[in-house]
Amino acid sequence: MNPKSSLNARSIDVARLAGVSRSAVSRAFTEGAYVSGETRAKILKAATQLGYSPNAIARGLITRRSRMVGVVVADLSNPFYARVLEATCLKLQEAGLAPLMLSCRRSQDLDSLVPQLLAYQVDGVLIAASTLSSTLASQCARAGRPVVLINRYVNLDAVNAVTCDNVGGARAMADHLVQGGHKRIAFLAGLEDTSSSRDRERGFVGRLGELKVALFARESGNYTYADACSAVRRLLGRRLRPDALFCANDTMAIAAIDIARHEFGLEVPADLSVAGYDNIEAASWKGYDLTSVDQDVDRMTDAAVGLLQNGDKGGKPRHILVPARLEKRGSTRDVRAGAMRRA
Amino acid sequence: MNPKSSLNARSIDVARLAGVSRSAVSRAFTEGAYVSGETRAKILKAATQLGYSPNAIARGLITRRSRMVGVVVADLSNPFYARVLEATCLKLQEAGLAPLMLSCRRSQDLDSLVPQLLAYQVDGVLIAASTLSSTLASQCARAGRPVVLINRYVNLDAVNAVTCDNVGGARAMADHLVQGGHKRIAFLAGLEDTSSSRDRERGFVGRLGELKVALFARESGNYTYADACSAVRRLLGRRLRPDALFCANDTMAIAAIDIARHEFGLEVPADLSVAGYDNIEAASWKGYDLTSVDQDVDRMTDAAVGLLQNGDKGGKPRHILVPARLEKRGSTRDVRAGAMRRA
DNA sequence: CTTCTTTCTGCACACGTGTGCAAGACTGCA
DNA sequence: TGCAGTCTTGCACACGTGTGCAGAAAGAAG
Repeated sequence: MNPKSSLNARSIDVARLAGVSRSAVSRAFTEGAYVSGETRAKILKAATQLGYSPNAIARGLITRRSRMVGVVVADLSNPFYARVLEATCLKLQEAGLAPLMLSCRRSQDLDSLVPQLLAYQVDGVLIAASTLSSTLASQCARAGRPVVLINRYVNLDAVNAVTCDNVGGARAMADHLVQGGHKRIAFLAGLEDTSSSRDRERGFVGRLGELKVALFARESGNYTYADACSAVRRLLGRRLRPDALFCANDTMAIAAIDIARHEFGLEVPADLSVAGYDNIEAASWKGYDLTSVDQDVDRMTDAAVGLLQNGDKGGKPRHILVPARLEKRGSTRDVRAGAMRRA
Repeated sequence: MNPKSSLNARSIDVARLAGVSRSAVSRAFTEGAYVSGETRAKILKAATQLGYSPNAIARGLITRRSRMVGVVVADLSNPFYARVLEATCLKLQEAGLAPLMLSCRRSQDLDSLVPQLLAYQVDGVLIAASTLSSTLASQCARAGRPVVLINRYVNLDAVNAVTCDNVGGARAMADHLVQGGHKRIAFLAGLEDTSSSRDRERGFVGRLGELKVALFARESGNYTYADACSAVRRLLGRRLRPDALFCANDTMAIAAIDIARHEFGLEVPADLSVAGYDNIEAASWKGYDLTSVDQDVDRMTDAAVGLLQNGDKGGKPRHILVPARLEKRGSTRDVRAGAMRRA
């Protein structure tokens, strides 16, 4: 056996075996190029015989399109982001794009890590994590690489964004809780500097105002279980407790239920209704049966990949809003139960 | 402004601006190459001025090392794998390697997707999901790319593996449950064709045998919440119920607790002790307080990245076993409670 | 001054591929 | 046969970089 064949075969090897030129091999692997069916067959046969597949690195160098997409993600311990990442990668692969992943601990890291990503000549960047600085965005824009934010947005030119309709979802939740007959409604915010938490709070409090209900209390839990536990202890330690609590994500809502039950001996939802946001898998577990706002991850990631390819063709940056859906479960009293309790 | 400068700067641009040759620029960005401090300073200044960073694609083409690593992952809805992925990526990045991600739905997909990964000339492949076929392994080996499996192993040459000491962890759990005074101990298996589930079962049943305790019952839950629910219904629907249940992962253990409490009205651990494996975050939630076997994700991913770099230098394939640690919590009766109950 | 060593720099080639261009082969029509 | 059009193929260049090689410059030793 030729020693060369033990390593990766090159197009020249295939060409020699098939008795054609190297260009013919290249064209046989290119959609819509001029190759006769006969030579194409010869070439493909030789290629499989040698285990040849075109070197994507060299191809990327000459075409100036790497067919790789940078995917920036943080906090995979949040199941929602894990789901987003998985769906995103599957859709990129189906579109013939390879996800080059970048995991970052804090948003600060982003500015130092994204240049490293651009060095790999990615065709675009998908950010499913934190926000990004304006210098970074302009850097990507100058390099002609579209940027798409998922679940966050930022007021910058040349930055696309896909978010759930956080305002609408939170408004629906306000309706649901007020209809349930709750009088002392509290809100538990996520990370204060994220658009998602701010939009959810704005939609929730805004709709409460329209319904002539004042927000009873507010705390912040930084989207984490541990911080949410502390915040909920403060909320439930008051002399007059809230009777409903809307949390900016499900992880915090689950923390709230745990603290309410095990540290304050409360029944959910009889003594306290609890609701969350994201509709993660744990929300449907029988132990919590959590009312939540469902984010349509499929539509969001579809839109994100679409924007990426659109931006690749020079389209203008857009912000796509995906509708939210209220998933009512057993952790909140609904209309009838509320009426019964009042009776 | 030069139109060229609006796109990515090349080394030749930096060279011209600094008044040196292109080779000097290349050497200024290479560790340990002959460049005088003076010219290096000139070059770096010109580089920052143009926003230059070396094109990793072109560099990979000439050095024949892409500095990218394929990372194959499946089932990110399992928080354990999400944690593994996050830790792996962070460590690869620290080592100057870029993770090229490949998400696959079933193990069958792997054979068709990994060649696509090899086309990108990855320096190695990390598989944190399913197993891989022997043809695939030999394909990687022939291309000189080290392969490391995480949390699974397979008896093939040229395939490295890092696993938790599943046998040891399961044995410790057997000791714990027997010491707790349990008499009717059941096991809930994961996916039947995975080495992790088989090793955990082997270790658990083996140690029970040494302690002269027969396994009371066995079911399979495919590592998922839904399938575990069905399996646990069968287990608890018997006339004589188990008094302890060891599940091959935490997700199934959580399902078991939910079913026991909400469908059978049982108390955990008074009526039924439940334990899991993985020690995911939800295991520490107050609602479950689940006894589990902790897999040291840090050490496992450290070892995996180490093996990858070792294999890159031509070292022989190895199988590394990372010790497991029993994390006792409130979902299992311990020695004293067991003694009390017997009294 | 000569000779040797050390440090530095530029030339030129190589990596594996896509594609414009021109020339050849073939077909259909007059 | 002559001509125009369509299809097919090979040549040669380009993408942006790393690095062996040889030569230059500078200093040290004789």
